[in-house]
Amino acid sequence: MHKLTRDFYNRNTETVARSLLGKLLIHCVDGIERIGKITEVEAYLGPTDLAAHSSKGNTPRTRVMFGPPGYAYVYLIYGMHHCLNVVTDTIGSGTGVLLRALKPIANLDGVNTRGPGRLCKAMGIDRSMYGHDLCSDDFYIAAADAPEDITIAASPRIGVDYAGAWATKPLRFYIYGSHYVSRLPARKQHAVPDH
DNA sequence: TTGGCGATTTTC
DNA sequence: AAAATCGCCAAA
Repeated sequence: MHKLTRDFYNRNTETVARSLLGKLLIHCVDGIERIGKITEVEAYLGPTDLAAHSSKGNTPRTRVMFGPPGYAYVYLIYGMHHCLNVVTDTIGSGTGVLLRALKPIANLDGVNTRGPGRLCKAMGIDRSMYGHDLCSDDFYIAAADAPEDITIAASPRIGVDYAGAWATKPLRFYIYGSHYVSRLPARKQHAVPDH
């Protein structure tokens, strides 16, 4: 297992989003190491992306999105669920990748890890992790020792219908054919090549 | 100070 | 189909 370094996150957001698929999210809580393989993500492209929280500007809530890459942007949604994002690209870009689903690998037996809210609940992530460094020792992402060959599929992002033209852009990426995806597309599941 | 509103999940 | 539930933010 090889921990991802800051350089990994300091790249184009879509590239990071695709690259995150198949990687391992690891969180040590009370000495227990929970591990899940990332199977579904969404890219949020900064202030011009009307679906991104950073389109509301640099506020106390979105502050970390405008900081350096490789940090956790965690927020509370609908008053009850937490969502985890990874900050990407250069400082000030306001970009990030939402982690939406995992395949349980370790200490997640019988836990539902599909959906951004369930993912956080399963991994023990809440607002106390806001701004946490993902290049740290207790909370990080790593490449698997023997990564599987995967095919990446794309679709519009979930729950952003209000975002006008941005709502339909194919910025949701997931492992084609994986059972561990929060929602399967209604009709066509279109595979796209990774770049 | 107030009111509307979610990058969701669960339940009816 | 609709509730649950609360921090954030713009407007007053």
